[in-house]
Amino acid sequence: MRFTQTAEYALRIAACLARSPSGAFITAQEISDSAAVPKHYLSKIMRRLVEADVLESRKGHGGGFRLARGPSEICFHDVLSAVDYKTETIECAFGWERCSSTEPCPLHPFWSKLRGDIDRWAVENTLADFVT
Amino acid sequence: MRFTQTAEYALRIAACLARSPSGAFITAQEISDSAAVPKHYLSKIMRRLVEADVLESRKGHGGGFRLARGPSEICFHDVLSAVDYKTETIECAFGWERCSSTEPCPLHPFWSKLRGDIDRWAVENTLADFVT
DNA sequence: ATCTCAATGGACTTACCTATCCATTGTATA
DNA sequence: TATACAATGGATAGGTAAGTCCATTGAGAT
Repeated sequence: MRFTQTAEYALRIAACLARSPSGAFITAQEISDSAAVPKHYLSKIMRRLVEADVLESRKGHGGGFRLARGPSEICFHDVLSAVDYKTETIECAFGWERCSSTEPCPLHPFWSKLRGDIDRWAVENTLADFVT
Repeated sequence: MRFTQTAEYALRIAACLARSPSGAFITAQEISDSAAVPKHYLSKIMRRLVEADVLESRKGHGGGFRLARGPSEICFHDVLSAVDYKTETIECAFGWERCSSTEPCPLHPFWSKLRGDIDRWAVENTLADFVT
């Protein structure tokens, strides 16, 4: 059970920007350095975060990236779903076509419990929690 | 956040065997059919589960696989750690060399909380829970 | 003994995630 | 307008997980 490398990077990036001066644009180079994300791969992740409206970017001199909203408005789930769509897809862990709470596979109750814990964690924590 | 495909297969396999008649040997073919795991890949997973003492095997006519212990003696963590050693390694999600509760990275408290939830889930649930 | 069944395990292929490179586009400053 | 700076995005390579194939080994049945 783990995050993809990309998802982990995305959380690092979000943490870095949440801890940067509010409103300031931070360059990809700076983020790469402080979050220990490979520079050229970082640009791929930034694109997805921008497209998901988690970050906004500005090109050219003085440009860079910053949070698209206030840190308390961005939860971990927003960040993770921007890069790892698989947090969204609900598929049966047992491989069943039809699997629901009324017609559950053997793994269903365990799986639901765990997903609930993880989803709750991702929704309840926001980037504002990094600042304190 | 997700299991590897292999880890998911391993849980399916464990569930199938836990629900089979106690002590009976089940062939790889039967497990492959009922757990929807590709047959030739399944053999790889079975090996690891046998080596980890989660299952035991018997070759030849009438052979197959069965649980190595009573289902209540095997928790999900036993199954998962047999195939996905990464549930064991504790590495900093922020990429720090030194990261601990006394010298925590920005992600540390969030990460610890989530890992705690997951570990508790994996340890508290056993294969006996499939039978009921 | 021989035959058949079934796990074992090595070699190999495929697919996808991760990472790199670089030419292009856009923006601020002088 | 020219220049330097920085994101954009396509093309490509590397690496690990996933999946396949098959010859070998071991065990029961006749």
